[in-house]
Amino acid sequence: MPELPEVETVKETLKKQILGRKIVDVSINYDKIIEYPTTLEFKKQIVGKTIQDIKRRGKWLMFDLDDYYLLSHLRMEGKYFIKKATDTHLKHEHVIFNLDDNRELRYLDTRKFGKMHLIKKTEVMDRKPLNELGKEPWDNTLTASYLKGQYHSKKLPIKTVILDQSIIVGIGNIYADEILFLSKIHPLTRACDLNDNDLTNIIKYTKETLEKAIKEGGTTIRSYESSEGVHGRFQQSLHVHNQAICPVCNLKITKIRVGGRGTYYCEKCQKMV
DNA sequence: GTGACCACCTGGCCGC
DNA sequence: TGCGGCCAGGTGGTCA
Repeated sequence: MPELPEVETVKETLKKQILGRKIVDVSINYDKIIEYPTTLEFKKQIVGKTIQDIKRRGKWLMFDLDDYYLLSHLRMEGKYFIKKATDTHLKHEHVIFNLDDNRELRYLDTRKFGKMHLIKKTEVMDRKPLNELGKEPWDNTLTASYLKGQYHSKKLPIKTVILDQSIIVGIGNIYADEILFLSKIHPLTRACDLNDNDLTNIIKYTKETLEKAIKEGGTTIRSYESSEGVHGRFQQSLHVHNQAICPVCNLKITKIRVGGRGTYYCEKCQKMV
């Protein structure tokens, strides 16, 4: 499932291929992908726009389209492909952007969870979804004292809280397990019980884990691949998520459910506070 | 404000 | 082989 490193990989891949291209038409085969505005308005506004740049904010892709941003969240299984207009259409291609060079940017999403917003640049930072996002992992203001302030009232397990995108963006289920393993924190520890050292470690290993994952093209657990069909290599670096044996102590990895999410941890290496 | 739960979706996997 | 049921999980909405 795409998390921050996967979105970063998709962004960089797309930038190499479609910057400067104009959108001459768009086909929407599944209306519910378009969260805002209406499908009709979306089509009306996006046709004729040029892809000036592609950015990322958390897990959102931001297509810079002249005076608008197209925000795209891949959710569980969203993927982008660049195809020739004559190429066969695949099942689950829900949004197809026709470009001015006879190619198409196709959004494919098996489970239809992905969302798109088309928002004026002048409004994009003041409205959902971007105005609800927390700090990027590499933000200098992401400090232990910031996390302390955010976590002090959170009695939920850290595994649940670390996934909260309004505090730190970009961490999904896979990387949450990895970050907590490296930080030696039990996933059921209440967020409010973490000390300064724990918070410092969370920040440190969030950066390290995501940086390494970006370098390796993301993680392919089940269904994620980049727009060029390239599978990420980071799954080879996973310590606990979906693993059987702890790489540190060789004990069996435990799997539990925390907040409804499959959670992997080592009972020996990750102690409750 | 907080926390628990559910819906959205489809395909893979497992047991029968 | 075919069928039914469970599971995967990011996010938003609802309710207590």
